[in-house]
Amino acid sequence: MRIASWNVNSVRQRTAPLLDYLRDVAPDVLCLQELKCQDEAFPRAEVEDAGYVVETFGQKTFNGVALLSKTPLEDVSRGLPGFEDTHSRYIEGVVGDGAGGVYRVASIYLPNGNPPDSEKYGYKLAFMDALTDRARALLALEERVVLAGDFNVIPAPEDVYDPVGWAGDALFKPETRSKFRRLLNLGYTEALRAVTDAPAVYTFWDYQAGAWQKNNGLRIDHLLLSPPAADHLKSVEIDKALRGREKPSDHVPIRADFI
DNA sequence: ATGTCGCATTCCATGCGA
Repeated sequence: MRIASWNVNSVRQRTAPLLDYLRDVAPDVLCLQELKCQDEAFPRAEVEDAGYVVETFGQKTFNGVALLSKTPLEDVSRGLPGFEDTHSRYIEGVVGDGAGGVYRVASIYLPNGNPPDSEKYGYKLAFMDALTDRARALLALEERVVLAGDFNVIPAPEDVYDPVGWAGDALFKPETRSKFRRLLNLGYTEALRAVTDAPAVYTFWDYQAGAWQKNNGLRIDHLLLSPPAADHLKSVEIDKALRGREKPSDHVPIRADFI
């Protein structure tokens, strides 16, 4: 079972790379973030022709998340329960792995939160609280849960090229990291950190200032696994090469294989 | 290098979000 997550930074601008990814990597489930379009504008026919079912939660201009799956998605829900939100940032569904295993997968686009002295930061923290509540409720189901997405959280200094320079940023502030740890401490495993301690493993490089060429990256896209999911984890990969192709997203996919 | 994208509108220039 292969589950991947990718912030595509406009699905309409990234349709060709998306179809290439579905063909070449063939994830069973792909979580998308930053669709930047309404549901009607999603390239549904192309993705369905590639062999996937599609559940979108789009929004004009900004945000927007989706679940793509080779097998039917069930129990699909949009938005975080109990959290009044005008943004499309959370979609959840359930899929089988064809061998008796069942995975509950969420595609999450957590708010950026900058600048940290604005109301945007408060919104980020409130979203993290609501996500933590949802994550706690999901643990009680004792299912294989995968919380996947662009968390806009740099978990630790080794996950950013310049931790001193980023100390006050909404992605790295102590309050942000503390809330992220609180989420993990419910009992979730960060998939990448379950397989490697390597520093400077990044999933995002800004378009500006030659960040990619200088490897000035951040690790902000994550897969969080409930204990039943972690028990089945086999491997984790970051598809870094996509950042070097033509017209790339500023994020690359992260994916995990489960036994 | 105030360095790039993608979106939208006041639409070929600018503001916003990231």
